[in-house]
Amino acid sequence: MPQTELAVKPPTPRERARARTIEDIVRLGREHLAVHGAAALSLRAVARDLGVVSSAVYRYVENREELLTLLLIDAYNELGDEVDAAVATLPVTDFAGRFNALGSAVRRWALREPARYGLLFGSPVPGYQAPAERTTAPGTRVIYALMALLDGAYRAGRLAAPDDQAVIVPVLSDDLERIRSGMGLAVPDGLLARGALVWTSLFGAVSFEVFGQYGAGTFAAPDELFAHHLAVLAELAGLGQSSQRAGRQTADHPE
Amino acid sequence: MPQTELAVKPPTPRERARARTIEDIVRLGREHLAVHGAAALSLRAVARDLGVVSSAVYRYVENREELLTLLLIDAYNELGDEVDAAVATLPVTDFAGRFNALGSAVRRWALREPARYGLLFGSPVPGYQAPAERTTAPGTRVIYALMALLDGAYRAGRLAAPDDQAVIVPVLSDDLERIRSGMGLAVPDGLLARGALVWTSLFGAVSFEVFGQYGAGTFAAPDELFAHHLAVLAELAGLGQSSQRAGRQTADHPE
DNA sequence: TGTACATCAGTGAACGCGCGTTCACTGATGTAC
DNA sequence: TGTACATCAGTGAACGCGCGTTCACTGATGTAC
Repeated sequence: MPQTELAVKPPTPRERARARTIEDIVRLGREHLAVHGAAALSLRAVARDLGVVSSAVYRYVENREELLTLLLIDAYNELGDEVDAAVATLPVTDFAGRFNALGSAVRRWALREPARYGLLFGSPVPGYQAPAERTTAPGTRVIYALMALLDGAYRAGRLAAPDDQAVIVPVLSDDLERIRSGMGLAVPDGLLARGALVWTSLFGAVSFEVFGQYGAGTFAAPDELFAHHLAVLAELAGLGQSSQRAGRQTADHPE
Repeated sequence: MPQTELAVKPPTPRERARARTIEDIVRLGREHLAVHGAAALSLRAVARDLGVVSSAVYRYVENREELLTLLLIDAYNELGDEVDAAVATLPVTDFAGRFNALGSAVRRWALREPARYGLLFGSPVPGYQAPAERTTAPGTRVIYALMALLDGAYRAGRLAAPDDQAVIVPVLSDDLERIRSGMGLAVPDGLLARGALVWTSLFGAVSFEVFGQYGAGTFAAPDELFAHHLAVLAELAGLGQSSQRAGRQTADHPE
């Protein structure tokens, strides 16, 4: 009984202050991350920025690991929110448009937040293991969004399964079946496997750009390069321009 | 005159000892990197492993930055050597086979040397900027090998240029032209741009696997997943099985 | 409404650690005459 | 072949720094009667 009362009660001033302080810690951790990288993230530095003695932070965060976990979840959710928002600006049936929006949103966020992107998709932080039970849900939002998109297109009859049987051996098919039922999808093996490739390829292209793998000055027009890559990846997943886009219809030149 | 004599003379015992010590330092740095990650690489730790007082290392290496640079070059070259060796096991005209060997060699090295792979292709080490004049040559070996392969196939008339004109806008075309002439290639824009995508996609797939982005247990058969990805990427670059492989000829099902 | 007690935020000192880098030095190894 | 000098590898102490984490503590804020 008092339990339900407590659950209904609005937060006390103390509780609100506490929540705000935790928010501040995460925000300051974010900034620190952006400047010095994940490996150099330090509770003492956050405490300094917060204007408080170092030991005080331990009232809010168990240890350095937990702050990293909070920042990981925070970043995954911000990325997920922006991707979802970008996708939602287009009609449900504009699958190619939505795919383009998804990829562009990932890249835009990554370029704006390179250090946080690096925390999520770069080399693992040495000595830190993310707790799966807290990070899996936020960490899978992008691949869920991508697969939902492909699945929707497939169910709408807008995607033809590619002829990849030759390279989908039984053990791989088992993996794909497990994923398909786990995610509640309908797409056949070929499309699912290609979806995974499109996913990793998208992040591969973004990582190379964010991490500076293209030499300085190699690409003066990175936006246009990425647009090309996205278009080719859409085609790879079966979301070709010709079948999806309202605009100019380019003739096929088979061979 | 004495200069040429010096250049011809075999190394003195002191010079040999010095060279060996530097090799030892790089080797120990490599091991330290593998265990603790690039951000935690420490000259003091290397000195300890070397059995020498910390300041002694400064006789061989200017500072921590330079050791990182040595390790970067060392890793790029080991990767490049293994890729070249793997490619060279197959006949020059087996383009699809060579592509497969290249991709598999990258993945094999990355899985065997995850920390060094992370140094090359993961998040940048905070506060460290690689000196382009020393790292560019070793750092571009894989993309050179890949492009040489595609270029060879194209020159042999085994690759058809894709119909990507719609997404290759003039500024992108300018970039591609600069790259083409810089690398001495003949491949047209469409193939070159796709080659870049294949390159980033290959590393995207490898990075996700090495960095643990696939959740634990998602793929029980990662080898087969990667084989599928490589096959699809080969097709993307125009090196489709049907036109390249001696084996089974799968019929195309357009739409 | 007022008092006694519990809870909580934040302090300050401390522990023990590792780091990069400099510097004057001791010996051993090489070189020139 | 032998001696005087230069070069180099390695030492040990030191500087100044930052880190994570613990612990006993002081006050302020809340809660129960």
